[in-house]
Amino acid sequence: MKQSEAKRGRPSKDKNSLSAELIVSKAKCMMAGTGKVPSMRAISKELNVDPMALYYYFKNKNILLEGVAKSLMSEIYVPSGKLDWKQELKELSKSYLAILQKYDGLLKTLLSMSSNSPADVFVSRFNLIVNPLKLRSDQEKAFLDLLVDYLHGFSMALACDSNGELTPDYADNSLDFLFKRVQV
Amino acid sequence: MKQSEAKRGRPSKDKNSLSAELIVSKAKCMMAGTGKVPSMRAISKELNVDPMALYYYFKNKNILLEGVAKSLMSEIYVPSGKLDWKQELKELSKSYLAILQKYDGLLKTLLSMSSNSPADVFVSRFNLIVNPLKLRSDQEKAFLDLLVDYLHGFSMALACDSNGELTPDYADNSLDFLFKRVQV
DNA sequence: TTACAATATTCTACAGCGTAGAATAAAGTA
DNA sequence: TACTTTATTCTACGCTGTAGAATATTGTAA
Repeated sequence: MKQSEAKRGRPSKDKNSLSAELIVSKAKCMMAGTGKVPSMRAISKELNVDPMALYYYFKNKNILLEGVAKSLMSEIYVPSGKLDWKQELKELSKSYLAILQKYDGLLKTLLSMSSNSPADVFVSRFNLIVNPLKLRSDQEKAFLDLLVDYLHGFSMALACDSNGELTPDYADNSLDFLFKRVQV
Repeated sequence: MKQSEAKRGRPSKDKNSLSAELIVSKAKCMMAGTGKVPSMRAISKELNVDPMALYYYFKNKNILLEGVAKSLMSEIYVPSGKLDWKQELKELSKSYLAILQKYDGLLKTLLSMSSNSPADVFVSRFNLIVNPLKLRSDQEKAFLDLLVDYLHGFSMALACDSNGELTPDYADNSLDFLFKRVQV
């Protein structure tokens, strides 16, 4: 019943056929619920396709996950320009945290990716918000690193908290503590 | 050649026999080089023992890794009490970072553990150092969380940096930035 | 139209993983 | 001496990522 009921070879033309986008979107959707990275077999099953079909579109699983990571960029907060810099930065941080929580398993992928990652998008938005503060560039860098790595660490804590006691709002205190002290 | 050359059943009494400590120490030693968590099979092979032998001492792999984590506590910096609090805290942070780098794969285990983890040790040493500052307790908490999660995030970045460009010293700027701003 | 190449898929298989469950043999105890 | 406990090995299962080959359809050049 499992095999030899699907035809081998190139499928006859079909508008609703497989594609990199479809695979990525299915993988995203599967992660969104659990936060866990699904297996190639699990993804392929959801798509009613042989596991190896995915490898036509992605060299390996890691590349597929990078595809997922790239497609998350649009979910990151866009500064409105109307709020106080602290509020803007908090929105940005919280939205980044929400993404990291939703797709927890992607953090390593994110950090290992060469470019175009959500992390990069976060950085450029950070610069936009923080630019008016006229910080010395080395201080801006230190601030950014502190914030980004804090958020990554916090999201790991979120992911590892099995009791479900921790929520993204727990970051508020530390973020306030930090933001209050940035300017001299 | 592989199997059926080792005797089954309880081994004849031997001083150099297996033990939880021996397993943990071998696992630690294997991690120290690569930072990666070895497989149960790999550990057992190094110990010239059947993989399932490990399960006599540890319910599962996770418990074994918790054992490794617990045994790392002694490697964490003990405040000398002679240095400036900023220097003490930096020593503590750097030593914690060094451990996290050495045993990168343990971060998840650490965060998931219920207690007695190196994280706890870090916290109590932190309190010791920071107590004289007489911070409001909510601020102390915010500071601690910020620092710990930053260090966790930074250590992930270290672990994911395949180019080897990143070193623990990169944390200095952000740590200085933070420490300088703690007091009001 | 007829080959042939390119494309897109399935199938088979492998080596690795954690580990459940049973078999086994030595040590300790009654 | 018989029985129980302890410490080990063996076998096996279901999972993982994925290499390599077979296969069938589509697109293209003769």
